[in-house]
Amino acid sequence: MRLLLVEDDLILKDGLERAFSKSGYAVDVMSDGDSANKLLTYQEYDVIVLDLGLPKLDGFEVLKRLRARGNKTPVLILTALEDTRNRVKGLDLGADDYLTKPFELDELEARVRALIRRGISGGSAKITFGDLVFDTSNRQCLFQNVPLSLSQREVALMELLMLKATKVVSKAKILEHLCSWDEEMSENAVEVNISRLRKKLNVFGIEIRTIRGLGYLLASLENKV
Amino acid sequence: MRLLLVEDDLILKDGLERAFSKSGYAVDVMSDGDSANKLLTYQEYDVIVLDLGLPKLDGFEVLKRLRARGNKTPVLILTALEDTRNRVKGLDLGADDYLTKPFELDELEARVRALIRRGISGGSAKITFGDLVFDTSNRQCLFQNVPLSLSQREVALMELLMLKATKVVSKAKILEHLCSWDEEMSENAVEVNISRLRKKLNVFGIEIRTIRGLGYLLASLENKV
DNA sequence: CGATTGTTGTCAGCTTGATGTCAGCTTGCT
DNA sequence: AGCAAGCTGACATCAAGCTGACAACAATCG
Repeated sequence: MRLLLVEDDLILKDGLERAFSKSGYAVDVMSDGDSANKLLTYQEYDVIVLDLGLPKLDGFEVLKRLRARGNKTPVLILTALEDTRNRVKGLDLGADDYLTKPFELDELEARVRALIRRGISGGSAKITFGDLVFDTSNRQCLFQNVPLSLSQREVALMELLMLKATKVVSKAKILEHLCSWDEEMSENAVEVNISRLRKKLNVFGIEIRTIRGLGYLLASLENKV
Repeated sequence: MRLLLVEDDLILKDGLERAFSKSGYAVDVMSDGDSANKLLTYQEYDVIVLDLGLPKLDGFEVLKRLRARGNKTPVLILTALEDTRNRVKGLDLGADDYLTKPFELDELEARVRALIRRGISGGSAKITFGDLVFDTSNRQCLFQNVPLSLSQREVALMELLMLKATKVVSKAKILEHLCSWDEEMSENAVEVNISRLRKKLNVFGIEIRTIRGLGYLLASLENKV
């Protein structure tokens, strides 16, 4: 699997390159938008991991040009910007998934894997859990193909729970996933959000189980643990 | 489905060829007007995607000669020229639809699909959504065959919403679709236009649903989410 | 040419929905 | 029982979105 990493931060760049190489990807690295853009006019990849804040030509522009050329290679964008605007703009321009910094390596790898699966199968990037499907490309959660009406926060929570399905997710981790650097949130806020999500999911027989002192995990009602 | 792509830009050509092949079309590619013209004298296609700026013989001429021979194959023209002049000229010469570069692959594919449907049914290029029909050749929107009286802006909005039917269309994307290079528009203007269009559509039981923070999507009232 | 009509962007004030905080309650562990 | 962890209804706040009113402009008609 051939992966292009476009990232200007030296440390992140090295770390990711090493990690992906270790996982068996053939990794090429570019550290500015212009070179990446040029490279992409003649070199094919299975997946592209693209930082948005880049020197010379920003990530948006690289993505825009790639798609204008009709290139469908799955692209995951990395962004330091938390707000929805950039996320939406990126997905509009044809990104298939995104991840907000700081993120965890595990998570990035899982999503890259999902994108590659998607590339082969032709569908969009999805995480599934029983009858639940989380479509990362439009950030929608479906139950038996019916879209659930969830708020942004609830979607973010679902995403995390499904990504780690059947594993315990701590409140601290949830806080980290929902808040960026500047925002602050109490643990109680997590409880409240869990409560709200739980209410919506119970209707469909999906349970968010509480592991006292540790966190939460996703389970379906039949599936007793 | 057999598709002829006439395009001289190397990158775009490759990208489109790959994309259409992937979608199951039998794609032939010509990169100049003269060869395309000759090929078309003996080879039949279901649909032709034709760039206007071509070496040797421009797209207008290829189209003109094709129609002069009495060939009715649906033709979608691609043009880099923003102004209406060429679009109109193309449609006058017998093109069935057009797309201005840069365009999105999704959009091109949707329109090609529409053209093919039209080719089979013998009508003109249409996008349908339930009882709604959008006729791209005269830019009219019909509900159960009754034309809706919509302003230009509303038509443009309908076109976009129907093209992406049941998918969320962001305000940013709408802005981009409604405004050309020089114009500027506020997000509120989009809201106002949505509001006006919504009012007209509600009468027919068609709903423009708001997805808070993300955008809008077209749905019919029965189709609960 | 002036009047009428229709289109469309802007604005302001309002409505709606999302989301954090809090308080008081429930649960489960020892 | 007693305590800490967790739950949840109620409320407050804020941002997103809606829409009536208006103004600027263009097209049409007498």
